Amino acid sequence: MDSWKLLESDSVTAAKRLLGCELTSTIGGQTVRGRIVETEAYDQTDAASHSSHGRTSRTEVMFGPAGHLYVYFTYGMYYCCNVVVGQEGYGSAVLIRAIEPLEGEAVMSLRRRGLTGVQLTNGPAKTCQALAVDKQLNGHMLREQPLILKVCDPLLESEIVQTVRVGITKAADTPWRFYIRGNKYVSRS
DNA sequence: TGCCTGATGTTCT
DNA sequence: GAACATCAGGCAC
Repeated sequence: MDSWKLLESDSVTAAKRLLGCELTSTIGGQTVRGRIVETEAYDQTDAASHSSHGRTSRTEVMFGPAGHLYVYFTYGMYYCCNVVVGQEGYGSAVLIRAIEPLEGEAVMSLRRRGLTGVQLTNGPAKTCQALAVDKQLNGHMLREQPLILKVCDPLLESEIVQTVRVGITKAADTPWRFYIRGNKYVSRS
């Protein structure tokens, strides 16, 4: 039994549980590490989710086993990354909206056109840029190099804030966004 | 400080 | 052909 089992729970539970976990990227030979501080839950019953219209070649990964990475391209210029959660065959995932840099800030800054501070990772596309995640990593298993998810101890319920999601038009009232209270890397509080 | 808009391409209808 | 889980820069206030 290992802590990854938690990813097989529903997306809301997993979204809360992923807060505080660490992501380590060694993409491009540079080590970059960050702590997840903001997430959003999506599943196939949810109109805002890519999986709500069923399995397609794009969303295939979301229906696969938990613990893989679902990367999608958006607005013509950006990637966003999700952790696939839930049971195999059920389309659910958790969007990583923001991380707090722990290691390799200089590398992140280079990848982010020289920006620094909270600008490095306070948004889903920014986080992907900082970690050098792109379409190549779609379907990647997060226990393996070059991108590894380390599951940490759960946060206290009192440290987690739950709100409505950001930047979507469908099912915008569903309160499935979670972030760590008071963390400055949260994209919007 | 805060709204508005342009850049840009993949996916689905 | 339109929608889109975005970002950053510019301009008005």
